[in-house]
Amino acid sequence: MLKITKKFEYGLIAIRHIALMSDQSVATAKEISKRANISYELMAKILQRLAKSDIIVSVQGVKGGYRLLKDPSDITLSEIAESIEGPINLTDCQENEEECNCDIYASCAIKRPLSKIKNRFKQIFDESTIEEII
Amino acid sequence: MLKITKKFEYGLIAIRHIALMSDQSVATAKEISKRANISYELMAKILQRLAKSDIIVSVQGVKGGYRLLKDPSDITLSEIAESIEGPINLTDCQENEEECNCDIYASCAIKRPLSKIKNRFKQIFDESTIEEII
DNA sequence: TTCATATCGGACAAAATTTGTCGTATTTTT
DNA sequence: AAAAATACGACAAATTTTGTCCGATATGAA
Repeated sequence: MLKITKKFEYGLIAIRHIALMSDQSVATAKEISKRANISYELMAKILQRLAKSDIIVSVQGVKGGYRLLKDPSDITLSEIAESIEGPINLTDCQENEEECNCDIYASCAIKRPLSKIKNRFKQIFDESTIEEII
Repeated sequence: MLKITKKFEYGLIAIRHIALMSDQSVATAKEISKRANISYELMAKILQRLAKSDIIVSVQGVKGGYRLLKDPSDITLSEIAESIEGPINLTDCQENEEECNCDIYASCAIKRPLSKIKNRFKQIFDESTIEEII
């Protein structure tokens, strides 16, 4: 209930690690995973997602790795979460109307107010940046 | 990620159902579960939890059932959530320090800011009442 | 040009959590 | 005594999350 996932948490740890490096250097997935004591494969996958969302930039090949694309104060928890987990929703049917189980009585009556709450949650995530966790 | 559980959703539906009844009558678990198209056993268990937390009152025996203990505007989403799911936390170690996995680098560095966010989330739940979903 | 070290990405396996079921006991009205 | 209701723990099924494996691609250096 309202838990963040470990992948998201690992994502935060990774971005924090990258943010704390000296400006022009890159951090490798191997290095980050070792430091954080998280399996290389898992960390690598998370970094790939973050790179795809233009939160970090990847440099391939030997001497490659990742570095930030923008200032920590411009990276919100929202974009990190959506990069790693997809859209934030309190229920399945909030974005995904097809899966809406409206044969359940009052389900929709309840989801409208929940949608407002989701927006407020999201706003909090929008307003929180990586800078705050460094 | 940040999803509410179905049990919580069912709880809201149940309380809404009870709240919409005429004042002195009780609603049975059977009746609510049938109306909501949710299994009787599951709905019964949820109602028992809510009763234990003094959100609703149970009346045993034939002609028994459940009714609200307080005004809908006094029943917050927080108390419903905590009744059904236990304490609200974004991570396992936020309340439960024993399970804190601080061998993971930066885990704590990240959890402190997350704790603030949790408090803001909780505040939103504290401020939202059942009245808003009727 | 070959090798070592990176990222990339999908498919799959394992673990954890959530959801749902079952059985039995207790309470109370008729 | 019977019927209809709540009470509650143990367990099973389903879903989601977490983690692994495999092969592919890219790039710098020997």
